[in-house]
Amino acid sequence: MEKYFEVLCMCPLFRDIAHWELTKALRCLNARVFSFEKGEAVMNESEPAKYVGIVLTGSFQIVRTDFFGNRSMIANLVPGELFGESFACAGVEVVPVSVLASEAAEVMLIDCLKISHSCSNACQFHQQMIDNLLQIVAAKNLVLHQKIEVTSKRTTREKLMAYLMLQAKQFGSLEFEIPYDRQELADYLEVERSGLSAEIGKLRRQGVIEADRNRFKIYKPFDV
Amino acid sequence: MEKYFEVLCMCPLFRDIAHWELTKALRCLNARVFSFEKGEAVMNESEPAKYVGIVLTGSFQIVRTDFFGNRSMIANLVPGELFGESFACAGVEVVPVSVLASEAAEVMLIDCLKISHSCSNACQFHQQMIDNLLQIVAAKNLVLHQKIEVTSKRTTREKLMAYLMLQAKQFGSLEFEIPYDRQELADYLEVERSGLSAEIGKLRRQGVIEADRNRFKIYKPFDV
DNA sequence: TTCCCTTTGTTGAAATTTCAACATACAAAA
DNA sequence: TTTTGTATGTTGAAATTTCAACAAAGGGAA
Repeated sequence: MEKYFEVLCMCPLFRDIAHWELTKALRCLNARVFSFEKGEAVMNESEPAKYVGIVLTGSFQIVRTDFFGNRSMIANLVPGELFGESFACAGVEVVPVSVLASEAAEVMLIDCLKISHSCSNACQFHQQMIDNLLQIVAAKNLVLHQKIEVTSKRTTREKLMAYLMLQAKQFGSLEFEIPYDRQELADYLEVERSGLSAEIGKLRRQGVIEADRNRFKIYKPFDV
Repeated sequence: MEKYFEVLCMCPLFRDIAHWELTKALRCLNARVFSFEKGEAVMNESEPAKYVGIVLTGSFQIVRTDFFGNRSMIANLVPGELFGESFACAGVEVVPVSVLASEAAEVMLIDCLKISHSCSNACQFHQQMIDNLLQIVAAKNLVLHQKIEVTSKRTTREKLMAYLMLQAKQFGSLEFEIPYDRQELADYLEVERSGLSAEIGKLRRQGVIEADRNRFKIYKPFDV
């Protein structure tokens, strides 16, 4: 378990929890580590919402697939990030999304009830973790607001530019990589892949952006 | 302040806080009540995110307006519901939305920092409120997921039916009222009002739904 | 290198949405 | 009752997206 300490120390769930207490905490929480191959699911739609997952290595994608098989990309998760916590904390019976490994990856799963319920050992860290969880869940809210901001645009071009500008802002640079391939980006923007490719081509020819696979560069930020 | 006790007791923020403690809590939190006319804003985009609002009477709408004036409807709030808490808890500087009174309405505003920071009087309820906040913010997450589920559909017809089915499910009846007029519903679904009206007309003629102003009735739940 | 498979780009037709403009219905005020 | 203003419905043309099908490019494995 020790080899994951570096990630766990950076994980916002354990913020302000002393290093020496972390080992005890993980045992108390009955934290367990699982490995996944690319494409495998940690959670599937309609499974009970009991666990909080912490990405240790690799990356995962939160995806929602509707009745007709249409896929919607919600978010990409990198080491240190959590998933499942909102559903567990809201007390819903089943999760409405799937969490898929986008490459070989590892997660730590914790029973969410163990976080909020103080254990018989009277561990001190529970309260701190609840405070942390509140911040994390609130931050997740912002991520969803952001997706809504992007997808509320009416054209593929506007959606794409809105997304790229946000990425540029977050990276602090007009040149950056995104965690999605074309199909995944289309699923995030809620548009057709072919239409997205066409639009990227047009923006490229117009000299607004440069795009090579998942690497983008914005030339004219305001030519939306 | 006493006249609002009934709403406040139902408000999830004060869940499991004794009735006798509520008065003390409100004073400790420096809670203040404000009134608004229809259309007035409690919060405006780009204002600091410090306050948690509790709807006391009337109703409010959470709205986001982009650079070009396109309006996006996020949610409708009725008495007992909160707003602003996610932004305050996530520690963002400014709120990314506006909160507008959709009729004459009253809110109670609380400085969010006062909730998490125990006061010098060593009030007992702070911890309970943080637990409550966590559940509330997590539930907000579900509301956003729901909006994403609806708006991720590709056609106006599918979006509308997805929304109506969700409403029917929440009401526990195929006949119900929605809190939006046509323009507001279009802003929620992220479609054009005229196209929405046209689609409602078509569904009506096809005998799938009945619609009179904001009153809907679904006849054939699965003819999407 | 060649082969194979996946990803990305392209294209044209069909379907859908947006946009602008106007008609109608409804409700409040005069 | 009439007037007035707002909400809703309708319509056709222009713009955009979807869909299906295929082409081109890239990356690994043999």
